[in-house]
Parts: sequence; C-alpha cells; structure tokens
Amino acid sequence: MEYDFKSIESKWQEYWASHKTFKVKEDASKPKYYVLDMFPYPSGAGLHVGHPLGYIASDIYSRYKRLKGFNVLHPMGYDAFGLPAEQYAIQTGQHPEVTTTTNINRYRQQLDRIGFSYDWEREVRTCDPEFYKWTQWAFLKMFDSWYDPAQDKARPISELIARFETEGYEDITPAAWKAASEKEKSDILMRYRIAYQGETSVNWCEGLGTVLANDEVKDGLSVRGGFPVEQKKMTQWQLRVSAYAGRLLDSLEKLDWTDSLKEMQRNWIGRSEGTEMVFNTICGDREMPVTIFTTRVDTIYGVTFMVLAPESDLVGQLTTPEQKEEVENYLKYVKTKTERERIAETKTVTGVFSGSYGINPVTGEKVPVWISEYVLAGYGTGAIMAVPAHDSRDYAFARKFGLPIVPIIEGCDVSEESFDAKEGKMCNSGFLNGLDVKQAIETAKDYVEAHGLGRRKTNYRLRDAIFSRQRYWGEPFPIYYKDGIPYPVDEKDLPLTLPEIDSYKPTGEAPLARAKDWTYKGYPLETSTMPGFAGSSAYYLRYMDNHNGEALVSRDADEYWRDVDLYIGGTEHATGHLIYSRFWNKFLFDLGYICEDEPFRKLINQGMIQGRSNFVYRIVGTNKFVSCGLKKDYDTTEIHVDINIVRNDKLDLEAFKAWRPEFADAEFILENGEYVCGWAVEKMSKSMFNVVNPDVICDTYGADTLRLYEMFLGPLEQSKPWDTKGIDGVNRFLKKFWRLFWDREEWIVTDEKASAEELKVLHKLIGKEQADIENFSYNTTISAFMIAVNDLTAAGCSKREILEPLVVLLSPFAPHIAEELWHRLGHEDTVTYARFPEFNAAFAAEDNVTYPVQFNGRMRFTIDMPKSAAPADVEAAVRAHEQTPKYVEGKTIVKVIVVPGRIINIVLK
RNA sequence: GCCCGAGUGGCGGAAUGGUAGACGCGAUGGACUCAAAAUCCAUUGUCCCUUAAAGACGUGCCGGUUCGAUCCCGGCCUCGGGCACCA
Repeated sequence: MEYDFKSIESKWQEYWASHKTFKVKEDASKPKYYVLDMFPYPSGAGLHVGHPLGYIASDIYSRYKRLKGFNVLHPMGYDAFGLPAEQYAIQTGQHPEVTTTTNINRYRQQLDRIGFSYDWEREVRTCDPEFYKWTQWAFLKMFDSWYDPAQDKARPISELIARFETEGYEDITPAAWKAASEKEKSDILMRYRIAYQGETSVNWCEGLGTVLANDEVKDGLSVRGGFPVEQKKMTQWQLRVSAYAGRLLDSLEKLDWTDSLKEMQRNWIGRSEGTEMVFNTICGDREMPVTIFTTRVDTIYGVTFMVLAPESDLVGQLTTPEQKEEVENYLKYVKTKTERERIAETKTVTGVFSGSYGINPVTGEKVPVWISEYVLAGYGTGAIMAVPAHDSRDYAFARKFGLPIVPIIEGCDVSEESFDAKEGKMCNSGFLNGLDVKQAIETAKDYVEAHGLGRRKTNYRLRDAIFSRQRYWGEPFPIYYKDGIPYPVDEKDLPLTLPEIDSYKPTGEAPLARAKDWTYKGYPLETSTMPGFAGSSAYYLRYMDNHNGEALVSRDADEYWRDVDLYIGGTEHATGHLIYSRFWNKFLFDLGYICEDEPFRKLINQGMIQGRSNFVYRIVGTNKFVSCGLKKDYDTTEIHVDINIVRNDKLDLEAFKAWRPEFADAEFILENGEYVCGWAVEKMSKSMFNVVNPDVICDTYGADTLRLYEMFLGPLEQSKPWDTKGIDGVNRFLKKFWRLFWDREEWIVTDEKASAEELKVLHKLIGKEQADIENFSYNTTISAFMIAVNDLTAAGCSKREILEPLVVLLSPFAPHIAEELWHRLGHEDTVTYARFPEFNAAFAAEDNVTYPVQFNGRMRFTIDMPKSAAPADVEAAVRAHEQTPKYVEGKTIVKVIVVPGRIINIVLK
C-alpha cells in the first residue's frame, strides 16, 4: 500500500474527535502535566505557517508526556476581544461578534488539520460571557482589596476600613474617617484599592479614540494600527501593579525561563535603589520643601541646579510671578508635542527657569530650580537634583543654559562630556573627600539618614496598568455610579453582559455611553471597557475547570493542576501579558483563591517564522525580465513575485505570464535555460506575496510532514525564514518509514527475533529521543530518526520487535502515520496512551571503541580497544602500536592523555 | 546610549573542551525506465593535483589559557532582539 497521507490523516482526526481521545480529567493516580500555548487572537487573515510552530512543539511535548505516563492538560482557546474586530465593525457595521465567530471557525478548521491533541471541551473564548464573568469577578476582587505593605500582600479593603475606624492608618485618623463624607471616604479608599480610579498621565491615541498601556505603544505609535500617541492627563481605572513590583522581580529567580526573557522583565520592572532627600526651596518670599530622588547621593557637592517635570504639581507652586508667562509658554509648548515627537527629539534640550531657588541640604548652597521635559512626572518624585559633571542629561542641560559644572571626582575631564561612571576618588566633597565612589554612595546615604535629611528609597519603573479603554469590544466594568461615587455591581449579577449598540463609529465618547438602558439598579454604569490583557491574564486557570459556574476554578481542580508546567509562546508578550498574568496570579494567590503564586513554571519562546520573498528583475522601461545572476549587466527594478509560482527560486514562466495582465507578454533573459529569482527574508505579509498557508502544505505533503518539517527547520527558539526547500527531505523520510512496513501492496512485518545490531539501532534512538525531547531539541531527534530508518532499510529489517517501539517513538512527531501503523500492527487502542519504550543502555553500547590517536592535537591513526579498557591499558597499547615510533622519532613521550571512550592524545617533546 | 543573543560549507543546521561540518536540502555522476515521475547507489568545505595517497588551510577578526578551543577568557567587527531622557 502506498503512503496515502490524505486518507490516513482525515481518518485519524475523525477517530480522535469521535472517541474524545484527548479528553482529560483530574486523576490522582497519575502525575499531572500542564502544557499551554499562548492562545491566538483570531484575525481575519487566518493562520500562516509561523503560527503553528509553537503549537507543534507543545503538542509533541504533550504527546511525549502522555507516553511517559503523565495526565496531560493541553487546552486551546481564543483571545477574542480586541481592536481589529472592532475596527472592522466600524468600517462595515458588522457586529464584532460575527466577525470573531467567523474567524474562530476558520482558525479551528486550520488547527484541526494539523492533528493537535487538544482537549477541545476545555476551550475558552475571552468574549464569551461565561468566561468574562470571571474577568469581571477578578476586577471586583481587586476593587475590594488593598495592598498591605506590612504583610506584603493584598488584603480585603474591609481590613483597611477597620483600621481607619480604630487606630487610624497613615494620615487618616479615626476622627477624620468618621467625619468624612461618603464621597470623601470613597476618594480615600481609591488611594489604596488594587483596582482604582485615578488621574494620571496616559497614552492617549486619537486615531483609536482610547487610552493605551505602555506595552501597547511602541516608538510613540499604537501597536495596533500604528496611530500616533500623545500624553494626556485623564482619570482612568488602573491596576496597582506597582505594589507587586518587588515580588514580581524577586520571584523571577525561581522560574525556569530564559535569561534574556527574565532580563527583559527585570528591565521593565526597573528596580533602582537610591535616596529620597528634601531640598528647601525659596519662591519669592515663600519657602517650601521639595523631595527629590537620586541614586547618586554621593554627588551632592556637585549639585548646581534642580529640575522639575513640566507635569509636576510643584511647577505651579514654585513659579515666581516674574517667570509666570515664560513658564506657561513652555508648558503649552510641551503639551502640543506628541509622544513620537518627544522621542524623536530626545537630543534637543528644552527648559525654562522657574524663578525659585533650592537650598542644598548638605552644603547650604543656593541653586536655581528649572523646569524641563527631560524629567518625568511619573517616576520618583518628579523632581531631581542636577549634577551636570556626572550625569549626561544634566550635562547637556547645563551646557545649553550656561549653568555651572562642578566635578567632584579626582582627575575626571568634564570639558567635553560628563563623567557618569561610578568609579574614582571623591574630591571637592567635604566629608566624602578621598573615598572611593562606591563607598561614598553608602557613606552619603548613612549621612543623609543620620541627619534627618532624607531616607533610603527603592523605586521601580514599573507603572500601574491603565485598565480602561474607550472602546466597545471588551469586557464591561461591573461598576455603577451613584452621586458620582463608583460602586461595585453585586457579584451575583455577573456576568454584566455587553449591550448592543447601533453604531460602532467613534464619536469622541465611549461607545457604551450610546447603549440603551446601560444602567444598574437605575444608576448609570461605567462606559469604558477593559483592555485586551484583562481576558488573557487568568485564562490558564479557567482551562482547569472551564465549565464551573460557581468559581473561576474549583479548589479541587486547582490543587490538582496547580500551575502551567510548560508555556510556549512568542517573546512579544515579555513585558505585557507575562507581567500582567503574574500580577493577576499573585493577587488571586494572596486572597487564597489559588494555590501557586507563580503561573508559568517553565517558559519557552519559539522564534518567529519570517517570510522568504522572491523577486524578478524588470529591465527599466521594458517588459523584459532578467534572471538574477545576470541582473548586474542591466538597469533593473526589483519586483516582488508570488512565491506560489516559484519553486526552488526558479520562476514558472507560464504561471508568471498568467499572474498579472501586465506580465502577459513578458520576455525573459534566462541563465542555463531557467529564470532564477532573487530572494530576501522579510516579515510574512500579503503585500510581499510571501505568505505560506499551512493548509497548502497539508494538501501537498500532509500534516505529519508539516509537523516534522517545522521542527526540523532549526532550533525552536531561533527565528528563521520559512523555506520549503527542505520539505521533500522529511516527506521522503515518512515514505521510507512506511516502506519498512509495506512492500507495495504487501504487509511485510514479521515476528522474527531482532539481531543485536537491530536492537542497537533501536535503543540508540530511544536514548537520543528521550534526552533531546527534554531539551526541546526536536531537530536533532528527527535527524536521529532518519539515521535509524536508513540503517533499518539498509538491513532490510521489518521485524515487529523493532518496528512497534519505533511507531511509539514517532507518534509525538507524526501522530497520524503512527496511529495508522499502530492499528495495522493489530492494536485496538490508540497509540496516544501507549508506553514510551524502555531504554536499555546495554543494547546501545558499543563493543569496541575506535580511539583516534593524536600527537600534540593532530590526528595520526586509530586503535580499537574494548570499551571497558582502563586508561592505563589504552596507554600501553598506544606505546606498543607499530605506527607510534615513526611519529616519535627522536622525541620523548611526555604523557598520554586518554579521554575514556573518546580520544587519545600523546604529548611529545 | 544601555542591556541581552548570535556569527560554522552553495543553503537550513550538528557538534559546548577531545576525529568540525551529523542529518536534511541543493548540486554532479550513475542504476532502473521507451520516457518521465518515484526510488536506489556514489561524490560533494577550500587549496595543491590527471587521479589517488599524502599534505596544507578552515567555525566573523586579533590575542590568551590548554597536550588539544567552534566551545573557556580578554579586546574588536558585523547582524538580530529588547529598553531608551527612569535621575
């Protein structure tokens, strides 16, 4: 029988679906293993071959773990709320839900063809009310909680209220609390809630009509849509992620993630240890204290001015009447700049003098207070002490405005640039003179604390997450307003479902404001919706128990599945989803809803698959096309050509003429009778005609070939271009594998006993596969498989004793063909739950080892020795070897180095 | 500017201190065939050379450690990714 992948693949896909082969439930008798993919946003373009890369890798691992006896949870779902569906709705008037459902169905079809072992009964969709009920529920819990720094965890807000009432907390005394109005109490609590409403500087995107989180903005443009983004002060719902900054940083240590990903998170969280210090300022005849933050207190003697952020509240208070006009002009100027302009112009230095002066708390010196956009309101205290000699930004500012530059490190040259390094000896610095910089930092910190001038402070760059979006296609907030005070919707009334609206067009107000009867108990509901990351922050918990109507996840299910053992996804979520999820998880952990404080134990970033575009070269002014190798002789224009009419970089001339009317009468200048196209690696995109659809590969080669090929392409974590060049190789391998069982129409598997040689081939492969799969080195496993199959083909081995284990070994990679052969071998059950063959090192061992013998590192000859031979015996054999003397010739053997089983090296003198 | 990662044949890549180039693609030659496809066999890093043997060179560049370095250390170059006025 021929290897007919089409009938085999559809047959087993149907079998798996109808037998619910991959359905799992908690089973205390088996160890659990949770393998998770980052669920996709179902876009209208469908899947291209890059998407399944990670899914295939995780599916192979899941299938491998099942063979190893684990109870594997391997679910899939859709991150279905989001901007593209809504933008499409704006253009066409079609409800985003319709678009989303259509796209999901298409995705599901494509996924099903690849033979994934998902338990589809656990599917989740973030836009499903039964799902977003729990997103809303978590928000209510966050609204109803505060972060207690003493316990370093989130606690119910009722505990804080109890403290206000009895002993008071921070600046709120029991008397003040009692005297406060309902509105005032709400405002006070907002300062503590984990989910809170507050005014902050936000990324406002006019093009999308909504605010965006920091990770949704790149280079001053929105990640979705690429519209410009500006800074604006607005009142928004926020999540107090910053309260978790320390814990998010510290527990990175125990995670099995790549160093680069951990590093990215560390940078994003941005811990910096410094000092908060108070400078008294004089504004005309008024005095007021200003707190600054610095990591370099040691440079206090080099302070020559101070700078405030333009958005800082201090600006109004520290501007003298004489400077008022100038300052206001500057603030106006800053406001008109978009974020993008700000980034583009980081080199231009701007600023204005406030008219005030600050008093250096250590030296008593009087320094001017300036205002400049290079100081950020959102970090530290929004005010700094400037030390131009030792900070490049202060230096540039001082140069521009002619402010003094005072070096305080011995021998440094600040005539051209500042000296930022933390090294050298202090000078011009009173009590710090003569100290090394590192010592001076500590000494100065102690000094400041001892003299009551300030205190040590750790700051984080990580900001609170802005949680509201002025959009339609997202989770509604379970919040309503009474007398301007926000109140939570009753938990029993969840889900609060998204209302219908008649038009999705942006009008400047939030779309939900146009919904009819958008009220709760007669009061208006919040009209913002939640951002994309809301639904994706706890979806992995929901998979554990997705039909539960009573809880996000039941205690039993959570205690069984606990956390994700292996998470595979792209690195683009490093600072978004992976921070929010960890935060969300820690919050639920604090309140005791779940039992693990980190969600993803091991994480692998699969590389991107880029497109490989092809080009033709048209001679300028003609309709003549010249082959790539000859193009240097002509003046040509490079034109993208559809990769579907190119094979191995050779253009199909007839197909090209038919491709576009303007090419119908094209002429060609060939080399060696063929038209060779140029190529380049680019992002996979429609406009470059380089998109490869997995369905096409499934049609021509089959899903098993696609799976093998994507893994054979190279290391999982590496980005690589898609190139079908090598796909015939893995396809050939599958055909060869098939032919071990079939000779044309005849089934040739025998029950003959396997030889030692054949057992060795099998056990070497088992050992290799076991080791490589654990390291996700799938490409080398496949290589080992090819070698084994070649060896067996050459030996004419079709023995059940060898082939049956081989089928099991292949099943994670190419499940369809494995299932078919498993069935043909007479098994009633599925290969999915077969046992991974036991590795026997004795079979795999080499009897004799061939040692290469080197003199001073150069290979000279080889000798065969039993593997068990002691190094001394090997050495004796080498010295006795007939070839040795001729190489030694007048030199003496200094020593013989024997690396057991590997190599022998003779050192000569 | 700062922080990570990577540089190996015509191509994708293998080997993390021990015979560099596994495995696959492509290419060349051959077998089978009327022919094609499919399949199988052989060769395939570079140089010297009619060929073989033998040799020399060879993992971005320069240096170091080692009997021995693609691998470890120091410096540089190139490419990719992340962050970017974070005081």
